[in-house]
Amino acid sequence: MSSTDAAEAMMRDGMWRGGSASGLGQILKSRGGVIGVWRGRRRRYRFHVATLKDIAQETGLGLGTVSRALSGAPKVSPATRRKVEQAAKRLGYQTNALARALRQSQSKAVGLVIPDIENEFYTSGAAILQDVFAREGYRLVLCCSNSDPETDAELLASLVERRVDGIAHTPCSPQGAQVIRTLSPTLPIVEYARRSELDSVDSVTGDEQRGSAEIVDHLVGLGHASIAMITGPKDLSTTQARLAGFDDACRRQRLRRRDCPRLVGAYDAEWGREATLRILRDHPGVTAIYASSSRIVLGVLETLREAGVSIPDDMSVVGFLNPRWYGVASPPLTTYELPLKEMGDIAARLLLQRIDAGSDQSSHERRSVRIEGRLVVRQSTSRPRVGPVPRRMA
Amino acid sequence: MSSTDAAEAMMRDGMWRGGSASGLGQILKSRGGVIGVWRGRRRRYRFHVATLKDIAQETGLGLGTVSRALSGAPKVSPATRRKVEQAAKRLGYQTNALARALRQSQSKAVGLVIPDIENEFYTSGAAILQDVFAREGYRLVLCCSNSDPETDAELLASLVERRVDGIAHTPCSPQGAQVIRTLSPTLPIVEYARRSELDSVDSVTGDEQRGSAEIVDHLVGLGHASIAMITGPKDLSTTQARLAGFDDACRRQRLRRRDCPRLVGAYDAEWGREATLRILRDHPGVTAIYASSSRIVLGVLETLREAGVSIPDDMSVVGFLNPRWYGVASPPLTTYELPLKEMGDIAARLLLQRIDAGSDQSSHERRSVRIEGRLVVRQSTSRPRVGPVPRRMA
DNA sequence: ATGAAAGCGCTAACAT
DNA sequence: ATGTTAGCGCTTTCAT
Repeated sequence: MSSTDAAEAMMRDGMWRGGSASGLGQILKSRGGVIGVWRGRRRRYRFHVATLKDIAQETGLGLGTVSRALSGAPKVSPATRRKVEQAAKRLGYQTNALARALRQSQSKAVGLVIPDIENEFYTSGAAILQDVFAREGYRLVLCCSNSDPETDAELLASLVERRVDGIAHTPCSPQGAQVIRTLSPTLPIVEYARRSELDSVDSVTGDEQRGSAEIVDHLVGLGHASIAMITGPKDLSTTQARLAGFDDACRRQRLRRRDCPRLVGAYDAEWGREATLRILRDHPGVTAIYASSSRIVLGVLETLREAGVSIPDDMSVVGFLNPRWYGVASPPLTTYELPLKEMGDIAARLLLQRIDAGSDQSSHERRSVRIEGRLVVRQSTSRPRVGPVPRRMA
Repeated sequence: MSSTDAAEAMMRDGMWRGGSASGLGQILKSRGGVIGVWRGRRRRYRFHVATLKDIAQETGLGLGTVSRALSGAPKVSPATRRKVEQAAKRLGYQTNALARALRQSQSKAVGLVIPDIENEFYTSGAAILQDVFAREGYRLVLCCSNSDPETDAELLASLVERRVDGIAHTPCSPQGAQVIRTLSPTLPIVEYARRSELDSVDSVTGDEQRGSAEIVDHLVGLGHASIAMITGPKDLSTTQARLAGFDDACRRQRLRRRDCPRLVGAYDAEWGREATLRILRDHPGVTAIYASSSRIVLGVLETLREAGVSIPDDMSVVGFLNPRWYGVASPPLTTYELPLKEMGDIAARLLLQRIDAGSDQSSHERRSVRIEGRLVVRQSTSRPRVGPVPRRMA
């Protein structure tokens, strides 16, 4: 049975099969008749959605008056306003946000593109962004690029096509939102967590360089002299900052370069596993692992457990960020925590300011906010064991 | 400096201060002149965004032809098509999805409303939904209700206003999407993870009743006779299913009702903490805790740790779902795992089918899919300790 | 194969 | 205070 046939059958029978009887009855009554109508020549059956025109006819008022009454404009008599509101409710009127956005050239929507929807780094920020924007009357369109630059570009483009009023973006390549900057040089953009090469966008990042350094200092303070760092793609700003902090601190602490291997790969658990295996195999002298992402740390912990390496006795482990489960991990993890909520909040405000400023982008330069975190010391780090480390490979 | 002033300054100077010089230059060249224009009387400065009309003028073709060429319609000569495509690229044309949606009465967007953006139960599903829909040309608008029915209703309404083609919903009250069903009786809706009272929507849920039962059976098999269950709001379908499964299994296993307290509260870590304290205080005989949410389980683990109760020696703990960190928790957690990816995939397909079916909703009845999970046994459960349990309250 | 024109639902002049 | 009208940018007849 095709769509058209079904619709025709419905019209004939004058009833709706399998629908929600109560809701339907209500609307039927409100319109005082059959609500199914044929729309033009498309022969496409649709329930009639009430429009301003319907309200205008129903109340005998003009289109403009109805529009003003509903949008709370000043010059409407109280009586008229009430009449319009009642009619609107009776007809089940819902603003068509598409038409409004088209007309007003602003959609009251902002886009958010993040690389990983299952990572608290981004979801924490997303949660706050949504809160802030909701309060200002904006809707958040959340998209996930899965760390794929191509998907990232597509998502950004589709947001531009949907005419969002601004974009919060966690770039997954150094180019960032370059693709859309060409098309839309003034669209407000703020980068959250990571920065791209784009110089026409604001950004909010953690002080990851300092975080890395604090981690190294902490470990050296405990007596470690051979620390391995596992991190993600080299071209990301976060990775670079973390590596820089690590290198600086190692140099400052006079650790030998080859005692402190850096394993550059991806921000996921699989790379954490792989890198840990390599450390155990190729760098037997390493006594501490700094896993610079909560996803990497999962792989590290799993692999050390499988290899029978005990933490922190045989190997100290430090994570990054501070998802709540770190506190109940085996053992609870030492880490560098960033105030994600605050970062999200700032990002939202920066973006809102740009949006409110309209096209007056020239009045302020790029703003880059860097937020400090703090070292959280738990049980996954301790003095290195003296003497040979017993290891049993899986 | 107001927006208008800045715009005027820009017009005078003929330059853009602080913008991306390269991108701008490109567009400037492509338009053969200044791209900033005054739009009507609004006195609102905007960069001109290329429209079909611009392409029509540029190519000397008609509006309709340009539209057809760009949308890959059949009756366009290859030469024309090429000409149009080149002009489009030159002008940096981007479809206005708002206008298209308004005209076509379909937005190629679907909404997703979940109660908690930091819970893998929903983000896993969201990730899959996005993938499936992206493949079909739909954009996902993700919203988070923070488990607040009022916010939930607002978000749903705003999605209707934005004229999404369908909605995937995890209700946070028994009413579910009732609010919008009244206004829009045929809008395709699928419920993910939880079900509401609405009988006009499809749903995909886990077999939570069975999960609860398997957990109880597992614990009884180990020798436990006093099991506490901590769960969320009573009126949610998931809670009810989990409670029913728990009760059934307890009865079947001939456990005494009062040995198996059920603590009904919220699906968050704070309730997990509070409930655990109550169990330790009010139910000293309990030897196993079933925490029916991964957020609750965090509070349970934290509190037991603080109270010096060792797992599983003093207390067995069972979680729900299977986030990856369960495997590296202290100790690794026994749990009932659901195939979230599969559930999300099915939800997406159900919704797509409804959308494709158009208004032909009468042809199929409500479809409720329930997916089985599996018990994953790890180290957090063991035989109960015989004799008195040593406990030290924090 | 292409052009002209109507109109999706709304807002914002402008006229009354 | 209210009515009328002209579009926002697009698709889709209908005519050529």
